[in-house]
Amino acid sequence: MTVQAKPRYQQLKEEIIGRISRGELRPSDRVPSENELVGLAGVSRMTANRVLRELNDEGYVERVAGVGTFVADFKAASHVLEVRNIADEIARRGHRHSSDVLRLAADRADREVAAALGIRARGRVFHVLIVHRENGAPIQLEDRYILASFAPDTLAQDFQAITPGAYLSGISPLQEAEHTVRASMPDETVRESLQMSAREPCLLVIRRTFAHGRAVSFARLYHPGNRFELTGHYTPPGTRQTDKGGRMQ
Amino acid sequence: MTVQAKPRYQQLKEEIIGRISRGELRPSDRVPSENELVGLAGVSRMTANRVLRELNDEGYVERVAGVGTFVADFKAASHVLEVRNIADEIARRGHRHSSDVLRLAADRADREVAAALGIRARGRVFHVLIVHRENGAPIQLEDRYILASFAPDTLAQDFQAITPGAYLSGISPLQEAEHTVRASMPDETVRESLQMSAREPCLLVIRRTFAHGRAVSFARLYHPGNRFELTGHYTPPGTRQTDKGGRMQ
DNA sequence: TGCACTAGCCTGTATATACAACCTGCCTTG
DNA sequence: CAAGGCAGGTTGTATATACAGGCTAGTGCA
Repeated sequence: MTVQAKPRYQQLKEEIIGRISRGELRPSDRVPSENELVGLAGVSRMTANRVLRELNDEGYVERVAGVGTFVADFKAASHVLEVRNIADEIARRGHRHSSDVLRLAADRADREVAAALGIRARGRVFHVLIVHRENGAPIQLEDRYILASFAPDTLAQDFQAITPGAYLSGISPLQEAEHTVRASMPDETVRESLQMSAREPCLLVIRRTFAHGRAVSFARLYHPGNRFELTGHYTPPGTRQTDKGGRMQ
Repeated sequence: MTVQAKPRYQQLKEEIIGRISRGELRPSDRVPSENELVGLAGVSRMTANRVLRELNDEGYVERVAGVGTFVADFKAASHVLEVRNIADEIARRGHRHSSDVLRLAADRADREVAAALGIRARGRVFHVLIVHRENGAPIQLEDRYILASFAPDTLAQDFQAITPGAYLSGISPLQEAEHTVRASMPDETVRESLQMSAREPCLLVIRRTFAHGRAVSFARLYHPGNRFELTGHYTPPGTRQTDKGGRMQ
């Protein structure tokens, strides 16, 4: 119940966001300037600055030096889907994750892998092939190539204890990633590994991860269409996911 | 070439992010406090505060009042996929978007739609069925239900000129959304609408959009598996997408 | 009429200062 | 020995002030 007064700058932000949300302020409309907020709300200019600066950082408004602050146009908001680490995803559902490492070996990049990793064909890579299970049922076939020079200790890892993705981000945090999602019919190998019935399609996620601007890993993640789905939530710009006040459980 | 000095707070942020990226500072390590930065970097405490506060907002560090500032652990970074408005996506590729409105009518919600929209069965909705084409080839079948009370003018819209999604976000900006992506085999109707061959799977995106905390629209978006893919980029926390310095084109 | 300049507002950054609230660890006291 | 309290460091917020730089409109001059 803590009726603790919210900080002034937060109140002002919410008031302005509220006006935008209710349509009272529409895209490209002018928002009060810092000095106007000083007069209107009785705060100092630094506080008004923080209000408008954060609204700008969070994408609600756009600021032009010398001109003013204006409501941003929410350009057909691209909504967002999160692609989680498979083990975490399963744990989050309260289920049990297990996996079989089908292959873990040094290898040479074929043309496709070399192109994806930005190296010459027949460059040194490690190849990992893992079936991930949720409560025993196969749910993902991970077919991954790792740049050998980036993670030379790959062959010594226990990929039942730590997923390749987690291992890689342990080597270098702040990785970037690129994803492609497709629906496709599995070939025979994939179908058997995932114990899929005939005529059942795959959800295929292709992922490249980058560290320090270089591609370091390329993975094809096959999922059985009837046992797997990606889900995601999109909330407007700077919605801070704090613990207090979870939305819409 | 503008050798314009970057602002001091920005330099300090980048220096700290660099240390994290290079692994010199690891998760849960202590970051210099505001007062320490005052001494080390020769800035005022307000500037040091801005540095650490923004690093916190962007997820690089966590701050605990009375204790200190610590490098955040990047919990198996959930990577991100953007689900764009189909017309924008096509335009972005420099292609031509066209569409056929197969149905636009008032309707009653069936059980599934009512549950998705949080209304009683047989509640008033509008039903829109549209085939979207890219350079003439069908690429998405949009099967959408809209809460009648939220958008009473739906039947008067020209959905060849403006997509339903854009129309809805025009009524109320700052919408939230929930997505599910699956691979599935299309039924006969879908297959014919999208001119798909037999045995070709669909990428199915199910989307609910919310305004002011209420579900206002429910859509099933069917895409032919061999002509469509979702792509996405993930960059670490607060990477501001400014125009200058596009990354890795 | 047309051009140059300037006044005035705006954002962006930076400093110095102040007070509240929080947490830890040490020290005092019972 | 244990419990309580206090000191000092840390974050969080807020103010007053200052100067640089961008943009616009209007003034005044040629």
